[in-house]
Amino acid sequence: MSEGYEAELIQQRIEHLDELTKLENGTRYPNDFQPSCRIGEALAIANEHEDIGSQEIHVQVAGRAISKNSFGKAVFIKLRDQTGTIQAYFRQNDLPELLFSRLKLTDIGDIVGVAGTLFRTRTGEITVKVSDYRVLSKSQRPLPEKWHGLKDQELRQRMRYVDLIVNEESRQVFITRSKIIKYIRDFMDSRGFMEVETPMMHPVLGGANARPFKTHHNALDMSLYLRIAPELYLKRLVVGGFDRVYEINRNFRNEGISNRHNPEFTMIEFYWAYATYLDLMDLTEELFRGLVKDIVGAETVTFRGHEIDFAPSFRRLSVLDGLRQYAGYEEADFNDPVRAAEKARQYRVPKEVIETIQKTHAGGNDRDHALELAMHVFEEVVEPHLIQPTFVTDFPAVVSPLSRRKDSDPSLVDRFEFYIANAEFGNAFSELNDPQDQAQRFRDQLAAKAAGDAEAMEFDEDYIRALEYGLPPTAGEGLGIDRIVMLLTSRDNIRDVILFPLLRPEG
RNA sequence: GGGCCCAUAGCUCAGUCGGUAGAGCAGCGGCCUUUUAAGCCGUUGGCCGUGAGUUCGAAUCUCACUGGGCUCACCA
Repeated sequence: MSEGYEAELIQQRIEHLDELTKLENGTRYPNDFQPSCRIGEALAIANEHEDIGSQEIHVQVAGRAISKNSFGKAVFIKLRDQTGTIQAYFRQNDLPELLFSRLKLTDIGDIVGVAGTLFRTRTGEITVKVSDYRVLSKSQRPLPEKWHGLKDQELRQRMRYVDLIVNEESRQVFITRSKIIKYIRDFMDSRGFMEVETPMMHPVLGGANARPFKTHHNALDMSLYLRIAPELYLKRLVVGGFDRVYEINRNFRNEGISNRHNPEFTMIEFYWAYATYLDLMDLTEELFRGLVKDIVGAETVTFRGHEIDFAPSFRRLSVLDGLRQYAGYEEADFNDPVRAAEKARQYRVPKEVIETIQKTHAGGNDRDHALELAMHVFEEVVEPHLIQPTFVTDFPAVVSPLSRRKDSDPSLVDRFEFYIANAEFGNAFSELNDPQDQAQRFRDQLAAKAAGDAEAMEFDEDYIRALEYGLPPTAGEGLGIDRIVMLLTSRDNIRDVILFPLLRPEG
């Protein structure tokens, strides 16, 4: 692996470890050091006292030595743990020789423990004046440069542990990610939702339109899919009486990788009985407004070059109105497959897509046919206009196999997708709870699959059986957590907000 | 998967017209007892991503491969 100069640097550090081991009577990598507090607490204690220097406040802290500044007879090192960074000051005249020997054998990157009293340096920095010191864990590999850090995108992702050590911004992103998820959990919990976990391995494909990963269970000799969505299981739970549930977990989709897509990604899905998609719009608005305020402390966020403003009521735009407004659709374009196909061609929907749809709907319902074509135009023409938070509502039923039909127009459904800066952040609808209609929609999915739609769902018999026991009127929503983290940390690449994004294997 | 771009020391980067490579940081040896990217002096460190080709001669030009970035497509 490592040859040449890097190997030499590693060898040096290993030699330091060997010498340290001798000083410690043969103990390598000791584990008996007990900090009295974490670094953040030590800093807080110091901040509570005006004149800490005269107080003789003793602390014992451990962390990674991230810098070393030697003057010969005075040495400063900076230690960092999860909660903060603190400086330690060694004064040779005040210390036994053993301690200073340990210090000389300390390399930047080592995990060390210090004991001493708190004081402030001339420039006011909180510092531990060291009275005892040990190296706890040797860093055998040299760290990247202190000033520029690790910039190489590939190395940052492959060796996230190094990225987190040397790049503070990266550390902050993941601290923020954790806060966001906690905020969302608290938000759901406070509204009476219960967190649940449903299977990640599914025998039947469903809950979304996507290509799956396939796997196999040996003992049962059974084919399984990594789930593309938890939806059908969560609704089974609503049938079972858990009428407000949510799950925050991974989904897996066997599709392309881009700056907005990782094959495994985190979603929250939640189901709320006796509510409709209109209630979900209000809830979503409340959630995002609160999140933005809590996480960035403002009402606006800069994302993908746009100033996104969460203060005003979020825009609501129906699919059909969007097409009327941005693509000049007239009523006939929503009903006549020939005119709809003409529109699709005009707005550069790929030929193969149009043909697959035509094949699926041959001899079928004209309006469904036209509306499915129209959806592709929507993506092409309307989506680029969706910068500020927008609910796109009232999707065609034909592209919404799990959504409840609109009472006013059964060819459409009570559904919305939530857009910010041209990207989809969420998908929600009033749930279809009529088992006969659901069975028909599954059959339509099978027909689409037969016609060449690789992302169509399978027929889930058990789910139909669950619906036959009675699903209360329910509304459900899924939100992409990774994208929310991107939004609130102003990152353009999803890989910057996923600790270990999928990469090709090394070498 | 398509298009464009990138790969030089442990890290961050230079490298002109094709003439076998340089800086800063880190490391090592000195000086320095409150530094803040400490400073000063000295110094180690390279199969220039891999493999072919063109050429008297390749980090540099060409092709292929590998990995990555951006972008388009598919999607959330």
